[in-house]
Amino acid sequence: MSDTKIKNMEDFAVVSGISRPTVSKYFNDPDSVRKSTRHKIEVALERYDYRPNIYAINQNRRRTKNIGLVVPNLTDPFFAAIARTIEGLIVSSGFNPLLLSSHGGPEQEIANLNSLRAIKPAGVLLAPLGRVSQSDQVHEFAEQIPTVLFDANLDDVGEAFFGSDNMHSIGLIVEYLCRSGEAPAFFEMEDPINPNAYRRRTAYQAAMERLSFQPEFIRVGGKGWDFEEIGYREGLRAISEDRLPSRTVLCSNDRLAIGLLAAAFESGIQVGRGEMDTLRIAGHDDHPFARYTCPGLTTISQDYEAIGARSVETILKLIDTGERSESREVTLFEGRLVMRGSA
Amino acid sequence: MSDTKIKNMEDFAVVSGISRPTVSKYFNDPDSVRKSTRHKIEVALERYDYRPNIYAINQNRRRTKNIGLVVPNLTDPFFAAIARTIEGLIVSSGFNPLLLSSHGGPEQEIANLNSLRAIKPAGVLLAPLGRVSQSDQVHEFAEQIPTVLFDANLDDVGEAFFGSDNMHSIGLIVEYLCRSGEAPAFFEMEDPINPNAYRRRTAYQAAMERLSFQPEFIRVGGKGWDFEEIGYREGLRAISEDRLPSRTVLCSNDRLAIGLLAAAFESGIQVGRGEMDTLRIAGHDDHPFARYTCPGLTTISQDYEAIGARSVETILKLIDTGERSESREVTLFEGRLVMRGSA
DNA sequence: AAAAAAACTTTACGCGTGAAAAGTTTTAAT
DNA sequence: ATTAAAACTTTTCACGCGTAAAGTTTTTTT
Repeated sequence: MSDTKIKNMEDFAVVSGISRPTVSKYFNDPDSVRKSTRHKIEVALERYDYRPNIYAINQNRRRTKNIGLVVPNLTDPFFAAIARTIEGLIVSSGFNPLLLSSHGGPEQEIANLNSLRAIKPAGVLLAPLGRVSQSDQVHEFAEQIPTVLFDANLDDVGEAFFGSDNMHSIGLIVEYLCRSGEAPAFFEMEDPINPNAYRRRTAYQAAMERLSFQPEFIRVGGKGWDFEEIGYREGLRAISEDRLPSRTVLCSNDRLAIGLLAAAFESGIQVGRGEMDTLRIAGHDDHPFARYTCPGLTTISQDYEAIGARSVETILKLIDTGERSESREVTLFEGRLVMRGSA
Repeated sequence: MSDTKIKNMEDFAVVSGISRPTVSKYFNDPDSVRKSTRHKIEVALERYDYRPNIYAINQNRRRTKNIGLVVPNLTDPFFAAIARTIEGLIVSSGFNPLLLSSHGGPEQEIANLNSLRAIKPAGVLLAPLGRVSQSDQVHEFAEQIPTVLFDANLDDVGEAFFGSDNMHSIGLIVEYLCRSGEAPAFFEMEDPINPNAYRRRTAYQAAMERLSFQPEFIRVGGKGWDFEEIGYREGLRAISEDRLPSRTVLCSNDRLAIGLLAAAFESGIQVGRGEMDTLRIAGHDDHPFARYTCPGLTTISQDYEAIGARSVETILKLIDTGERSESREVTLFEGRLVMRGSA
């Protein structure tokens, strides 16, 4: 590493013996210059520590190389895992991911979109909060910047949506539970935040009716995103008040199920599908911790690799063509039944 | 909102009836202009949708308003929670947090630091991977950009370090376990990645000797960051091979303990401190999920609010004064014993 | 070897802001 | 009312790059 200070691209062009515009071309696409030129630049790069100034680049570029990635809550390992997958895909496409978490709050969600606006991203992948999202503002954002939704849908917002086929997956697990024992009751929040929760409610009802069972709901109170706590607290109460209509319970999501499992354990109820067990509990999502509950949680694994891949693919296409999609694509991926000890 | 298109600060200055440099001053510090001027600008801001171009701003500013925040692994809810706390503190200080996860990989850690370098942050808060960190490169980074370490220390890297007092907290829980039953064996990875793991090992040994007990180690193999999996797999093995030297086990961290709990459950071992229970398991960190294990995990809660607050405070002071600290400050915060059902 | 195409160089301008200097107006202090 | 200080305006330059046009060299094709 030489001592000569390289302040800018001009300086660097001098020491590499190439004109600055050509150096600029190289940094935008190394394959766009002659092999011998590329070599000269790369030799210089090893001797001198130079990298183009991001701010100067983006000020002049028509489109930046940034892609925003907004998830509702990074504290939830499920979203942390999805985010990580998507980040990887964005990087390997030569773009720069910017990860933001809405921390469960609609104001933060809008604040995140505003931060992104300032960064002028090429596109945005957004998993919205859902029902509490300030839909009109999100919609306005998506009008300005190419946006693809995933995980939770908002009507008519963004160019496309990719998520899970709740109708299919809930059908799958309801059928399994009925087949392998008793028909499940549905454990859910009275007033769910997530649109998926509503779809799952409907899907449960449909599946039960298809199988000629009477749908039974255990609807519990509680606000916010602390689902484990709600599942635990309300689970304890439901158990002590003997409000479980069935000895098989399907939870609207794994985090509720994790709380309910803890409540059952504390109440001395043995969970599982064995002879000695008195309660079966199932969830939905295949949360990263679902395999370490006691017993392991029977659940539905969402195909978030596919959801992530298609989301990234779609936003890249939008960025590449520069067009908006003529029709809003909605694709739902099927989940997979994961059988563990709990049901 | 008027239709006049405001392209830049010049345009905006015109419609607000103020000169551009004064407008610039306003955006850098609204209190630095006369009240009447501020009012004029704010009236214009409501009529016209203008916000300064971030790239143009940062190109000219000596120091940007960005603070980098790098954590080893966002998939770990523990770090997700710390990150969220710190993010909030940064925002309320008028800075812009940039959250990056190293995903458990030293290459990614360096890549993150390089991305940050390009962004020219005012300062960086770094929770390094630890033993696998490419220490010299991290050191070089910290020489260039004000950096404060937290959670895991690297010798002589950065201006300060804030973390947990493992000696104290392990002493606390070892004493509790001894007092309330049997002396614990220490369940840990043979080859831990995290420097805290080494400190906890030493702390355990010291505490046991102080209390005149013979330290007993259960050292298990396994690579990587999938601690629950390692705790589960190796726990199953240790149990089946009857390699538990004591009926009280202190795990090096909660994630190992969560895995071990699952292994115990699957092996039909009843965990807890009751008469009927045959194994006590304790952890360290107070992982967000520790209260929902079955039974709830007895553990040490790290004071990460204090760690976060002091880290932010320190980096802000460094940024503000523009100086480097004369001596590297190392402050360890004491944890708190959290008693739950498992031990 | 000649012609055509590709790659490169030179020159010049633009992007939207920060910042400094010098002059002017407003506000606060005496 | 006078004076000083603070706040503002105007002017000018700087930042580090993208981009376009026109001319030159190198490589490829015929």
